[in-house]
Amino acid sequence: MIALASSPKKPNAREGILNAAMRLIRENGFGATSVDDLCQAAGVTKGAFFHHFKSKEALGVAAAAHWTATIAPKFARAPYHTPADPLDRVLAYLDFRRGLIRGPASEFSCVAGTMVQETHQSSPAIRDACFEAITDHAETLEADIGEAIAKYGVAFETTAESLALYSQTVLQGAFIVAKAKNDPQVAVDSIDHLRRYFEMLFNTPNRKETLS
Amino acid sequence: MIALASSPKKPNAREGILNAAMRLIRENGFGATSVDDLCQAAGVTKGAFFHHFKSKEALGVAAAAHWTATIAPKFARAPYHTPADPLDRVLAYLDFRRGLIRGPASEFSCVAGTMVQETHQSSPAIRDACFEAITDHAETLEADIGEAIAKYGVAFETTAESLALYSQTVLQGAFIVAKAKNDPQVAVDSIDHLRRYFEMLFNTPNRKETLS
DNA sequence: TGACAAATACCAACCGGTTGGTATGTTTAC
DNA sequence: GTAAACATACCAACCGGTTGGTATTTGTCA
Repeated sequence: MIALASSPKKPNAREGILNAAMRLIRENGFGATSVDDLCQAAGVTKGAFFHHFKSKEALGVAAAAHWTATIAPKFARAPYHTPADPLDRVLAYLDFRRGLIRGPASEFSCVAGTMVQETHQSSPAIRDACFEAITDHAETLEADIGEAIAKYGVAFETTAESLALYSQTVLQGAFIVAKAKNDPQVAVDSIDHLRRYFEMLFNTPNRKETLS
Repeated sequence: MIALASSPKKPNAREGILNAAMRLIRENGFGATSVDDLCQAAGVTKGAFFHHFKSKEALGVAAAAHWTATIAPKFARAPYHTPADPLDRVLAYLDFRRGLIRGPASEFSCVAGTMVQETHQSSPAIRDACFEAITDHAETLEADIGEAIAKYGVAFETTAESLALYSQTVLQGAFIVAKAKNDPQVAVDSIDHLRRYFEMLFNTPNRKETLS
């Protein structure tokens, strides 16, 4: 039998550890997630863990990459790409993010943002991996924002790159405040403010605003 | 001799531990800061630590309150309160925050925002203390924002409370992204975006915009 | 004012449990 | 057969927290 190219359904230890890491890091943070915790959650032993990751730090780096690999297809397949107008696509992205804010913060917050706060001093490797995860996702927004700037113009001097990263900044802050208040609604409010910023930023005399 | 009322210059162990906590938590996070680390930085022994704080969690709660007590007077004395116009005071606050963004992230980021991300699940007490620290500071903005709304009106349905908390949301997100990129400039950029949002939000036909 | 007891502040040594990590196997797949 | 994928057993260092004890301050009353 011909081997399936990158067979997707082999529940090996490495995948299991990475999936456990994404969950546990979002729930408890990187430092509070021990190697033993990860092994127990993944149903493997420590020997397996250190066979696949040379250190806990290496697991952190891999977890950031795995986070990107996990969410990127979900956003690529999401329906917010369908509008013909680029500004509509940007606003639809924000509406899509808004719709994801439900339940406990550990289910809608960002692994990279959570992890980088604890490790930005102690581990440059994890820090860089987290920044790449954040910027990789921001870059998926840049084209639409750039087209919107080209089409409508913008009231101030800025760039698509800056606006894309700013949208992630607001989301990261929204996750923190939602955790602090223990209430996802404040994150929704923040996304609404960000949406209004985008609406006002572009010179759209012939468009009618869609949010109060 | 008459005793001085609440003599301010007695370098007791408790103050020393709290000051060390503010520094170390911002540098390394709450979980990565051990009680031994705190004791060494404060020059006291563990016995002294657990005499003043019944647990490490209690220290975390006290650190959040100490953080508020430390920065509140600095903001109260800051010069951004002087403009006669309320919107000018709000924008001056953002300029003031912008000016604080210098050097390593551990010197301009927020103890409460850093701490709450690690502890929001494991310690409701610390989580609530951090949320109070954030909202206490946000409330110092509410009056000015409210006056600006009353004076100029606002293009959308929102409240001074929501806008004040949103400003803190953006700041918290800016700190995270600055840590991830290891570059304070992205935090400055985010504050600029937030400033433009405030400028555009208010109907100020007789004002000339002051940024770009 | 001074004696004195009580409370407070602080210390060195120690405790059981957990940490990330390793050394040495055994099983599985090609 | 052999190399990768796991498991078992173990370690030194460190974790938050406790112990029994000593200095220092403070309140009280003669």
